[in-house]
Amino acid sequence: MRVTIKEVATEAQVSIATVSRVINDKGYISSKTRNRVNNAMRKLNYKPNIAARKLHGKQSKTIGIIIPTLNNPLFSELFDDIEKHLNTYEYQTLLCTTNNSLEKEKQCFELLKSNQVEGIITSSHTDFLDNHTFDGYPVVSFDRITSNRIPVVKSDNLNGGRIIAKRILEMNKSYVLILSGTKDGFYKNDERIKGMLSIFRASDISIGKAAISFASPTNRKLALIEQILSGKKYDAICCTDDVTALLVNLVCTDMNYHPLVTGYDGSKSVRTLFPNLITVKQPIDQMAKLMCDILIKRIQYPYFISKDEYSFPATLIN
Amino acid sequence: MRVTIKEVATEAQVSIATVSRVINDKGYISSKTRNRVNNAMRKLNYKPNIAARKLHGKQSKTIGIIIPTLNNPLFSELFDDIEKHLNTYEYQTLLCTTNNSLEKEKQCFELLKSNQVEGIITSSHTDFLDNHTFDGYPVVSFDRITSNRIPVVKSDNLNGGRIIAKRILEMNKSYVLILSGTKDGFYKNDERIKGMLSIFRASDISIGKAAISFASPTNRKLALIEQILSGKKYDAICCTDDVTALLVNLVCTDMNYHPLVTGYDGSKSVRTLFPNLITVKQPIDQMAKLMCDILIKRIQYPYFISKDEYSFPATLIN
DNA sequence: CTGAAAGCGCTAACAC
DNA sequence: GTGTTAGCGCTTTCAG
Repeated sequence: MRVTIKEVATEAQVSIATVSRVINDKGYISSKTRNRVNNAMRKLNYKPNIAARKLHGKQSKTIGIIIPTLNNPLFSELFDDIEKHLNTYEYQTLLCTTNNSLEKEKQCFELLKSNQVEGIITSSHTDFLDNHTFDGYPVVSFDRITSNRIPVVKSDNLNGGRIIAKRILEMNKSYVLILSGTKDGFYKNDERIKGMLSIFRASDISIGKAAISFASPTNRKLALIEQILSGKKYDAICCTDDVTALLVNLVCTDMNYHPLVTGYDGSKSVRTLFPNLITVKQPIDQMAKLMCDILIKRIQYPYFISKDEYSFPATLIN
Repeated sequence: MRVTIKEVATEAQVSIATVSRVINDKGYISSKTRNRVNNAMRKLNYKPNIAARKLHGKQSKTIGIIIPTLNNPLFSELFDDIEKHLNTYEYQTLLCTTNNSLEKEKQCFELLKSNQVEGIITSSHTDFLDNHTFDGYPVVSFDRITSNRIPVVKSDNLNGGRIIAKRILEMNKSYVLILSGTKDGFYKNDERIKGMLSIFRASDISIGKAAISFASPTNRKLALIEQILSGKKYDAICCTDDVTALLVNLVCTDMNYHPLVTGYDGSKSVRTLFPNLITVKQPIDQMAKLMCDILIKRIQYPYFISKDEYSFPATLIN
């Protein structure tokens, strides 16, 4: 068995309450005892049992993270940034992936609650989060619309769409396909698409639309894309995310068909590995930081009222 | 507060012990009471408090995962596969990233222990894991050498290196650079390099060697690579991992310099996004599955003795 | 400033 | 078959 607070107390010749106090830096303790306890902890290599701490319902010092998948650089970077930032608050992280299934998402939520997280950062729908399910947990959402007063940290998708569309016009394209990386028409994609349309409609470009399902395995996606592109009639294809854009590029190369393909998200690894991709960058690191800050603030000051929405600028790459 | 076992007991008109029994499916219970309890749980939407369960030291039903970074498709896929597979055992996962720092790795280990994980899957060094630190926890390691009887699941790096080298010879290259993606010369890279050398040395090819540090930020890596390649004297560059190979390709393109560049790892996303990359594939999914199976077996049967090493074949891509 | 003791939600003897 | 009860390791009143 691991060393417990009791043994530390014995070693330091104090009560467990005192040990607890120095661990949590609460209440007044003479610096003598504090030192004695610290030495004992070091000597015995004591590590608090987080489960026991969680049992009190407070101070679990862990935040739950819900993301669709790590196999998308947007989300793996997001997670990375979130984790790094939470660590500076001495919070740890419990990760759940949903693969965009509503079912799994509910399970994630339950799992996180079962694990007594103090708050949740979600980049999934959360639409279903009625006040019952969500039980007063502090929650912040990444880039998704949510109903009931869950703050959303997003970037300006409407403008992002406009930026891309303008870029397309600059390049004198005349038949563009808007390809959504998700069939279910999430808010964020809608906004991006709305932005694109607002520009395209004011020009004399013709527009096609299509969507592929986010959760499909890659092979399936490639097949779908090939089918969609089989007519080869577009001279530009605007995707609502980078991964879709990269897959489209693959298929096009195979077909020896070379339209202009644009992406969206602009994660670091996509930008370095595909430096020529025209895309829109969301400031992932800043968004991650803000989400953490809001959440921690909300946890520490339960009456802290956040804004409903925080929006970051979206910037054109290439 | 969330609903507890007590309230379920009251609702079902039984004792908490009975409720606990039906939750854990232990001991004999009449099917009547079982039903009553199940109904009560459903009605109240009861979810067990995992922290409380962990407090008993057993059945935390969580496994700790230590990986260097998620910003490498090898590891994000590995994690994904591990998580999926552990879920089938009804285990959850606690993820720690080390960015290959030994310091952070030790912290991860402590963190996981603090969280009462039942076992650990690590893809980091683990060399430092003396029997003290590691405290009898079941541990299995991904592709790294470990000292003391921690089973290692790896793929045949020696042969992988040979395969790549043979491929290079087939293409009549005559001056190759072996570029290690890590400066510290981990075992696995050594083996890969050893394999390459065993083939190259038997031919009349000239060989250069270089290494860049795994933990560097991408920009730094690019700069290092540029420096290494500034002589432009190689007609083939064999990297010990795919990410390094991709970065090399980027730099080469910039320099308008076109040697053959090979990678190693062959994760799914690299294979789909860079279908022409010559690389060696490790069967990540199978390795993940095996690691989970070994670990769970070891947890369930403490006297289960695993082999010291499980090796999977490495296969050439392209 | 420090200690005693109650209790967090749950499991596991041990009774009946 | 089911209930009683003693903890698991820790935090937190409440006394002193």
